[in-house]
Amino acid sequence: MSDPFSLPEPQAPLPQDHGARGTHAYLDGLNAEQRAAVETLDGPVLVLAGAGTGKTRVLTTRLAHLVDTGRARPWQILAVTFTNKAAREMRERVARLIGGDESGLWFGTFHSLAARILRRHAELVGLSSTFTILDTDDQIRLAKQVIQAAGVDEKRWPPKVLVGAIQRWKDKAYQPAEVPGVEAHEFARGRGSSLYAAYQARLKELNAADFGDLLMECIRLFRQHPDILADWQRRFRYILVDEYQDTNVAQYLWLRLLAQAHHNICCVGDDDQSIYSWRGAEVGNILRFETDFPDATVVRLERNYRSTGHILGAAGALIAHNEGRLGKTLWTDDGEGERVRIQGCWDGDEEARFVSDVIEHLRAQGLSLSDMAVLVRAGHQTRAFEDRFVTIGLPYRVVGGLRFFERAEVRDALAYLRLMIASADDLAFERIVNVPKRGLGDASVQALAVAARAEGVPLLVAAGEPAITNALRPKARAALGDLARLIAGWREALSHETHGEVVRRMLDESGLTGMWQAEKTPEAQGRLDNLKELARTVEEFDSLPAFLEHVSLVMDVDTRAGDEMVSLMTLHGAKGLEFDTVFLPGWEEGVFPHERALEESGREGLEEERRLAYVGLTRARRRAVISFAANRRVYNQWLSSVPSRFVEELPGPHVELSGQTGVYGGNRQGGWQPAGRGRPSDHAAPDPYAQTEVYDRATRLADDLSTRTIDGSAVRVNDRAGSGGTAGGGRDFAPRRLQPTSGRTPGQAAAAAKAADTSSFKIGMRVSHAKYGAGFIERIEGDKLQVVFDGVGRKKVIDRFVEPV
DNA sequence: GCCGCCGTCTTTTTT
DNA sequence: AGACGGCGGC
Repeated sequence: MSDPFSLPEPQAPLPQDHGARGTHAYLDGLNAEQRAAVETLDGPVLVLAGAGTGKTRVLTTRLAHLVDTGRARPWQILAVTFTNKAAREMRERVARLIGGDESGLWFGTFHSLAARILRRHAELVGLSSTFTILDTDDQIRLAKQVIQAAGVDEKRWPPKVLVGAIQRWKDKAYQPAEVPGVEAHEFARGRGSSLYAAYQARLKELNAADFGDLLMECIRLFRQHPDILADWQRRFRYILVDEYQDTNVAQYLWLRLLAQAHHNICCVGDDDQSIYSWRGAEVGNILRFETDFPDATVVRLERNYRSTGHILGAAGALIAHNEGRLGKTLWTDDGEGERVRIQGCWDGDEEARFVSDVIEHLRAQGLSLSDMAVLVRAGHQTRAFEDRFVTIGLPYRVVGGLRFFERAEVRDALAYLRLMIASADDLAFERIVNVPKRGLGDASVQALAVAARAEGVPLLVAAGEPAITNALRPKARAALGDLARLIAGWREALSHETHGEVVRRMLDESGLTGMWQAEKTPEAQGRLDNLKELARTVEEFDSLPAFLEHVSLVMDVDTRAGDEMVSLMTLHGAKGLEFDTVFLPGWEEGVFPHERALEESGREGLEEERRLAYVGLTRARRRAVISFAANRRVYNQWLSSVPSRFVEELPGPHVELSGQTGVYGGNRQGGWQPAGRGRPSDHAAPDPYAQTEVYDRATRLADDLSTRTIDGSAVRVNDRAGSGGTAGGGRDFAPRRLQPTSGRTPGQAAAAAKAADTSSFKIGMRVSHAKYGAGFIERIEGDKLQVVFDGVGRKKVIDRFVEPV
């Protein structure tokens, strides 16, 4: 079917209800509430979908139902999600339900859908349809120029901060003139809005849009051109929105404009899972839905199909501490399951050891590593676990973090590609003008910019015109000329070579490949691999522009799950996922809830942290293990810490302190008392080494470990300070010693013994590791090797996990 | 123009 | 501790 955009007369005949021919088999198995959410097709619907209540199923079934009953053709439905991943998954599920007719669906993220609309009317907002979408680096570069041009001190008012402010304003759909005085004052003493205006003007000159623009400019377009808005309103008869609690003001306005005429909007969300206020999300959007649409149908999904009773009980009690909720109580028909386990540890290392011990124990019972996840508050917390997992050879993967298209080498290559497509992309030019080094420093580039501006041409064009660069030094002129000729050559080649070939040639002829080959750092090989991977990826697209659009809007690369690995990620990154077993380490005041969240947003901040805890717990299907450490090294120094208040908010009947004998590391407690018994008193000086003897002894004493529960009468007292670590009956805790000399697990001891026998490793020897590939041994300490792996860098591994090559 | 040293700032992150 | 950015010397 050709693009039906201009097609639909509002009352165009629609196929009659296909459902009549069948029984809507896809409705079978839905519970009453789910069914209501699916079958209430007309008018505004708010689905309050608690975690694990079948939200995705409702959304996809509803979509299928709309099509199947003939209410709308696929292209008359707009379905919005937050992430590309969610969009992809849902599209696939819908495809299965309606049998391949889904291709016309407008299914995507707010940004990709807005970009699609905006490209059709770009001229009306001062852009051409080929506008580029800037990445963060570009934004900062641009902000810097604007700040400099305005004579503002960039020390006091860093470009990054301006970008942040502009982003916040765009999240609220403020045009430069609309920024409230107070907020404009936040940056450079009231120059905020004029800098914002200058930034916008520059974007238009560059024919570029940043992420915020995609929505904001779309809104501006709709407001200034009611006829165009009306076309789109007529076109999208039904609108579905996922994760509504995460929408910001701009997204809210965008939706409202589109839904205004027919009110056929169905929003699905969970106010208890709103965890993105720091990037502009307004929980108010969901709380206000019924006011916005007085005739709205509200459906609550509270029956949980994911987790056990104990997990839901613990999570529900926790979130009940928040105020201003719409209020939901999750329940399940399934059993109570295991209690949520809570483990206190002496320090971060011990916590990592504890988690890995439990993982190995579960694995030994036949559970799959891919059903386990460690969810942390902040990205850097994954490190302790990575170190530990590497040491014991446990396969893991870190989800999130720097993504492929954000790596410097990839962005450099992309900048070259952008220049091949659009000479006017000055930001791309500035990025690569001296990458690799061509002797073109700041001075030359500034001079070029002056000349280019005088001529009114883009930098790349100026670089290629000797007449324009005549004020520059001959060396710089030559270098600029060469660069311009190279790019022109590749652009020309696009007409008779495949774009894959051109990209490969570009990587060589630009010197990018050579630059990384010449570098001898351990990471260089990895960067070269990334460039190869980039070239390969390009070939999957029809054209270079299509590829670049994809890169801008769909930054994620398929991370194939399913491998036998533990997942390591932030709580934010875990939203929407689920695992049999979830580890939630770092439940300490200051870490979680995070100190900054409390400082910056007070009570609101605390509640959002609590929602984050709720999200974490509700990721677990069968088993949740919370842990905290009494001592943690923060930046440079050791700090003793207090268990998170969230620990105390978990109700006794649903939790369990420590686990069974042995494998769970026992009852070692580093400063903790049961819920409701108040905070522990001050800790001893947190110098783990000073305490080693005490812990050795405590470890021995703790051999006999028992299970205790908070709701029982057991009172756990920690007071290493008071009685040398054996108070409370001599077996209540035993922070394990820190250096693994005598405290090795049997496995480690065996490995060490084996290493002693076969210690055939030598410094400089080449070895290979299952996860890291090949590398050179740099140092040997007992059974630990320090290896520089190609493309991965320096890692410590246990020798039995590598093999000589 | 380049390179190395030193001071600063370290939540979360999608698009 | 570690990464990044700015400044100053070559």
